[in-house]
Amino acid sequence: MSAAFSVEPRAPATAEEEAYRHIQRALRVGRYKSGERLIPEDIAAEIGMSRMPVREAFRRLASEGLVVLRPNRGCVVAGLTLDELNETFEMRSVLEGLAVRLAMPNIGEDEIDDLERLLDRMERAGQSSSSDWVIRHQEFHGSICSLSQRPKLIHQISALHAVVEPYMRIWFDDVDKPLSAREEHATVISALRSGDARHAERVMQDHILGTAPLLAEFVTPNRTMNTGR
Amino acid sequence: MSAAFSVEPRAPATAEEEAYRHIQRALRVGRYKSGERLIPEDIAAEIGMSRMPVREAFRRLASEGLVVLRPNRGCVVAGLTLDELNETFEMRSVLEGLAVRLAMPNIGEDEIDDLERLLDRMERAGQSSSSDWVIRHQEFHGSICSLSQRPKLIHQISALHAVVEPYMRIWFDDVDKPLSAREEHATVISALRSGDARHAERVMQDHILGTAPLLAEFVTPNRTMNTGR
DNA sequence: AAAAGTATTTTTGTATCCACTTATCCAATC
DNA sequence: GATTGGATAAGTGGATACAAAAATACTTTT
Repeated sequence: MSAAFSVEPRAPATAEEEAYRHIQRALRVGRYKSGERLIPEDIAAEIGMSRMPVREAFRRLASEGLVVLRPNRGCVVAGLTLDELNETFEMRSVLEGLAVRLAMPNIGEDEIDDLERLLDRMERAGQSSSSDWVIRHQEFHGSICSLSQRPKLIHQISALHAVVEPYMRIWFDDVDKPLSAREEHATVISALRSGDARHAERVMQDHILGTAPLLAEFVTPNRTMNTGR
Repeated sequence: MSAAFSVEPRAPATAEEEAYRHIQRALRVGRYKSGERLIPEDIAAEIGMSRMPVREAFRRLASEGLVVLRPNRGCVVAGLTLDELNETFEMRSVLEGLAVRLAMPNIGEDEIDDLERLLDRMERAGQSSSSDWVIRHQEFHGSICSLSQRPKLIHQISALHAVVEPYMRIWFDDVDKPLSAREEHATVISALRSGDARHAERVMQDHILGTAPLLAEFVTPNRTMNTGR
């Protein structure tokens, strides 16, 4: 498999970086639940550092929308209202659509093969845990995005994905149907095969917008605890 | 004029917030130039606080792409390579296109009138300083975006705008032609008048993508000092 | 017994301090 | 004269200390 898409597994250069990754991972596997308060001192003790780098990590996570920070009131894990969930998918749809369109010139047989392998891997992961499935799912989407060769775009999309990941996990746990998911993503691949960039863009947009309603039921209706409490 | 679009002028609740705004404003008016190193101690002294809140403000600015932070090497004002400039406009084009599409249902005669007033204001500001023009220009675009009623989308677009503002300022200073700019934006307004959301989306996309080449000459070619030095 | 006010504890925000990394400058060497 | 090496200065990252704010528990009052 070509190493087009890889997340750098470098060791953290600073404590802040370590704290950032630690919390990010914890959020990813669902260790912290939406609305939960994150106490800097506890996390610092967990990793073996002082509160300070953790605070700074909070800031970064906050501007990515993963946590909410209010003055003198600490840090809580962000939750999405229904409106915010939809908004996130709207943004992802146009950004990933763009990514697909720009990626098209860089997509050949090899890349399609890679994606099909990722699709298999995603399905296999779905057998074991929803957490694994979601991670593979992100890998699939991320792999397409990375073919666009647009670092900022890739980063932005991945940040948006991270925000909705918890809900995808819950959804996957609840309805456990990798079936429809596989077909959906196969559609995307065949759109890539067509070679028509605008067509593929539209298919990706539709695919993403189609996902939002599925998660709607797992989100707090509206105007509640989106900022924590 | 309807107060659909307003930047909250609240007093900063924390020192970090104050530092953030201070630096953001300084970047906006071009007080710090691209590639320049920001020394936390100096800025802290300027505002009358310690380095710590300034450091935290750096993190926020970094994740918005306004500065670059490297371990043990401090904070430098971000500059864009040509690729990054184009990428930023690509992202803005689809996001602002989305904003326009979603805003359409909320646009009536009153809103159009407001926008025309803003267009006038923008032109008048163009007479005095490029800095004022750029700010009014952002106000115009921001006003349209805010009609979409999508907070996260609005914030994201405004962050992308902030990154290219310095180059728009330089461009405006160099070629000083509010003429073409006015026509361009009038086109956007008439697209809004059409009531066709998809059409308006496309017009906005084209308007934004058309801007990128104008700024290309003011950007460091490629692969140079995008991270500082 | 409920409500309001008060005291206590917890937690946050900021300043200061120390260790370590990076940059600068100067001299010695080729 | 240019280059390398090393001393010195400057700056960064992180920990601790302290003050202010918020949350909590506890009275007191009605």
